[in-house]
Order: sequence, then C-alpha cells, then structure tokens
Amino acid sequence: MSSSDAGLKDTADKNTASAVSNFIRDIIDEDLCTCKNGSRVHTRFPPEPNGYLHIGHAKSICLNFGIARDYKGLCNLRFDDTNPSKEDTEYVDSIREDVRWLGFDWDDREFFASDYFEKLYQYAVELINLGKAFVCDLTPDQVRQHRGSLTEPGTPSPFYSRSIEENLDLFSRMRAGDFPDGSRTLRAKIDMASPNFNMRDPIMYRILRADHHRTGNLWCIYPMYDYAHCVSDALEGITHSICTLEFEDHRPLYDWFLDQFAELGHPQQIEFARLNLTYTVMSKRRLLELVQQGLVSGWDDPRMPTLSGMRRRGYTPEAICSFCDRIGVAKRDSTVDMALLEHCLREDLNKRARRVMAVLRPLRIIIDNYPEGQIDELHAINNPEDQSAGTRMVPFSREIFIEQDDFMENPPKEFFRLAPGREVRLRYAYFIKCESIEKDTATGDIIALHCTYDPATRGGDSPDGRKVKATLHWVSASHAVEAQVNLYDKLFSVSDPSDTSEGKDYKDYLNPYSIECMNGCRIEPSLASAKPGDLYQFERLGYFCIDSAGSSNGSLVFNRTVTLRDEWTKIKKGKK
RNA sequence: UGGGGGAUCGUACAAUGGCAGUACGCCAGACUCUGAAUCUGGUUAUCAAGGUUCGAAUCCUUGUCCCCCAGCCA
Repeated sequence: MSSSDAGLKDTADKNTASAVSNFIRDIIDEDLCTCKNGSRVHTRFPPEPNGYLHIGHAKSICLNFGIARDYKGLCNLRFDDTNPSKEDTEYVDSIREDVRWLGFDWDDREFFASDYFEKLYQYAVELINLGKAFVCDLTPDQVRQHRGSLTEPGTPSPFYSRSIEENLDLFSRMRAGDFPDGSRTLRAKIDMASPNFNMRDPIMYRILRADHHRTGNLWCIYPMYDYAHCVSDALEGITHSICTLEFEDHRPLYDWFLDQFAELGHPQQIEFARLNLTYTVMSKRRLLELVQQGLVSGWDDPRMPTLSGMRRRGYTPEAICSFCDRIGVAKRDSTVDMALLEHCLREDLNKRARRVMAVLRPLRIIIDNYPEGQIDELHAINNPEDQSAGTRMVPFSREIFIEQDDFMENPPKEFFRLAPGREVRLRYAYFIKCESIEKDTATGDIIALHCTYDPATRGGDSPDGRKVKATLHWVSASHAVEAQVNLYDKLFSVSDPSDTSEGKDYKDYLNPYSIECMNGCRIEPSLASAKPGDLYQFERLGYFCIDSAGSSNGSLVFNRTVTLRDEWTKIKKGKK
C-alpha cells in the first residue's frame, strides 16, 4: 500500500498546485453554487484521430482531466472521427498511449463520434420533420457563391423550400448511396443573412465514400463537426465542453442545434487560448508536413513537440503536467517561452535522474606518476537530491578521458578548468596537475595531456585544505564503454517560425544544428546495462536517456534530453 | 469593410472598485567535489485619451492595435 499512499500524497499535492484559479474554474465554481447540471462536472477530451498528440494537446488534456479530478467529476476520451478521409487507427492507438502516459485514465468512457452515427442520423431526420433541415443539390462551388461575403448576406438555396416528405426521401436515399459524392448535402435552415457565417444554413451531412477506420463502408454520408460535436457532448452528459478560441464563432450554432432537441442536455461550450511555444510549430498540418517530407524521422522524432517525440527525448509526464499547470489558462493569444518548459523538465529530472559520468569528446590524460596497471575503486554518489539512490564504485586508472572542452592551452581569465601548470579535481577521485601537452607533430593537434596526481587527495578532498577552481568529470580509458550520443537542440532557429512576414516559410527556419550525432563517446562502465526508460544526468553536461528506437542492435545510443544550465557557455557567448 | 474575441513586467498567469503580485527569463551576490542544484537581492508592466469615484488594471465613453471566421476540415 505504500506506493498508493505516495500516490495519494502526489495527487493531493497536485490538487493543491492546480487549485490556482482560472476563468474556466470560476465558471464551474459558479455553476456548482447554483446547482446547475445537478452539481455534476463532466468534461471530455475530443481529439480527431488524424495525427499524433502534441504539447498543445497536453494543455487541453491536463485542463479537462485536471478539472474532472479536482471537482470529483469525470472526463471522457472521445475520438472525433467524422471525416474518414483523414483518420486512421494508427492515430487512435497513439492518442490512447499518449493520454495514458501523461497519467490520465478514462476508465470505460472511451467513445467515438462514429458510435453515434445512427443516433445522429435519427436526430437529423427529426430536424427535417421539424421543417428545420433540407436536402440541398447545390455543388460545392455554388454553395460558396450563395454564402455571401463578410459584408454581404448570403442568398437562400433554391432547394430551401422542398417538402418535408421530399427531404425525408432524399436524405434516406443519400444514406442508401443513391447519389454520387458531393452531389447533395443536408443543411440546417437557420439564417442566410446572419453576420456569422456558421449560421448561414450550415451543412450537416455530406456524401463521402471513404473507408472509415471503424465503420468501414457502412456509411456513405458523414456528419459535419458542428452537428456531430454538440450532439455527442449532449449524449455523453458533458457539462462543460472546453475547446479552443477558433470555435468561439461556432458557439451560436452549437447552442442552436441543442436547442432543437429538448430531450438532450445542453452542455456549455467554453473557449480558451491554445498553447503556442517559442522555437517550434504546433499545427497538425505543419507537423504532418515535417513527417511526410522527411524533414524529421517521424512523429516521434525527439525534436518534435509531439508527446511521443518528447517521450523519446526523455521528457517525463510529470514535467509536462507541471508545465501545463504553470502556464495558466486564459483567452488571449500567447506564446510561452520554451525556457519555462525546460525549467519544468530540469526541475523534475534533477530530483530523479541518477548521476553518472560520460565524456562526449574524449581527451586522453596520462597520469605519469600513477602506477601502471593499478586500479582504484572510488565511491560516487548516485543522486545528491535523493540519498536512497545510494552510491556506486567507479574505476580509476593511469589513463583516463576528460572532455576536450575542459582543457585550454591558453585560457582566458574566466576559464576555471584544466590548463598547463594548473591543478583541478577529478570528481570523486584525485587532484591532477597538467604538466605537458603531447601534440601530433604533423597537425599540431593535441593527442594527450601528461599530468601528475596527488595521492593524498584520494576521494577528492585535499588534507592540506588547498582549493581548486574546477571539478571535472572523467572516465577510465580502459574501463569506459563506447556509446553514441545524439545531441538535440531546438528544431527551429527563430523564436516564431510561423512568422511569414519576411516572405519565408516556416521550413526555411529549420535549425541545421538541431541534431548532432556523437560517436565514440566514452561512458562509465555502470552505464553498460542502461535500459530504455532510465534517466541519467551526465554530470556537468545534461540529462540523457537511452534512445528507445536506436539501441536495439546491442550498441548504446543516448539522447540528450536537455542540457544543464551552463554559466560558462553564457560567458563564452558573451565574449564573442 | 460584417461578425466574434483579446490587449497587465522580456514571456506567461494573478489581482474582479482598496498597497499591481507570482513563476520563468535576465542581472548581481552567497554557497558548492556538477560553472548544476540550492539560497539572497535586483530589474522591468496595466494599449491610448477622456470621464465616474475619496480611490480605477477593474466601471463608462471614444480611439488604436492584435487574433479568428466566407471547407461538403476539425
């Protein structure tokens, strides 16, 4: 039971954290005060299965499932699958996996709009019987012409006044497959002169012969979003139907449809601003394009803002949920700084990642006064933030590798690390001093450094109290394991890649350095048994995880999740 | 140009007629066997102009700017 106790505490903490008010929770509080909806709170997360979920969906998921959790209500998972030409079970599967991974559960409340096709059809028949819907024979082009413009009202369809009997007959024959694709539609009779386009006799059904991922070829007519969504919400007893800002204009139509069916409940649609993030794109259209054009390796490319990409990159669901709790919910368009996401990530990883030592760009060090063949077993702390993570032994020997970046032949004043004649500490090991540089006589490249060590500093402490300005990570040359490490950076090189004001396309802003594959990296031997899902901090470098797709052939491949904050890099950049 | 929304530190979110606050970022310092983490301090904002009021980010008026809408997409 101890793990569930811990879970209880986490949940309690989470609830406290997200007890922060936002305008949607204010509305719900008010509804609860007035006993609206019989004091129920029931939300839903309604993705269309036409792409993979991204961090923007995570905001919506945390909002909807979070509200259900905090108000002791329910949240349904509903696939909005009314357009078979774009949807696929691959997406359904990935969406389930991603929502679950974030830590949310919908029990047996997994629904599909396609579950309601028959009911939706019957309600449409009812609307025809009410004289409030008609079958229209206009072509798509003609429909557009009749719709009018921003300033001019539309003109009624010439088929507006068909008899109820004829409409009933035509609609049933639409269903039966008597007419070709696109030849007829079912339209609601509302107001062609409405300043709101959505009310200009909107289309409810179109004829479309496409294989549906669940209903196959059972149907050749499919309901439109505006009609299907509100009725689906009502059928499920949703109380608060939360969606993004672009649907604000659709609310009158949402309400209109539900007003026609007295026996159905009437959920309240509430709109909030979708998430935008700096240095990335968030539209499914663009993400799909990146995938299809091979600009990334797939939906789960670790550079993608998709949940599957972030998972492969090493993001934790806790970090993502913490981020979603912090960004707040409002109605104004906004773009959240990627730095906040990375902060939430580091905050979580710092608590849980095991510390290890790995050298990305090895520089050989020979410790001349260290006995040949001797091996030291040194104690290293696995996680200073978590004593229960324990310690491990790290082997030390005469030849080691340090990071090339940790040595400079002619260092500037701000450089604390190793330099000729200078002494530094090797983490958990010894103080070493650089005595000479061994160079390739032809190229002048540094091949190795000759150092001496002070045996009295074993473990990293100096008995005489002398200080060093730097502590370096290292690996024993003969014990180290080779690995590949993928260094990831921002996918785009500008803060707002969607900005087309320079006449450029977002793809023009792809960051050419967003991935760097490092081969020949040397990692400490304890990492040889690393498994997918393990989280590590490579000390002084960043957080890394095993790449779930790249490590299958027995060789180790790590992904850099995020760097550590880095004062020195900042100083270097500032000097340039 | 019709309709629907929105404007608060660099960024995001609060303050719902009563001291404009929090987080991230940034800057400075302390500490440090990770130039990490942690800690301390600092930085900067109510779109504009009028009005109501003892008192306005909040209410009223006028204006400015930004976003969304003319798919048989969602």
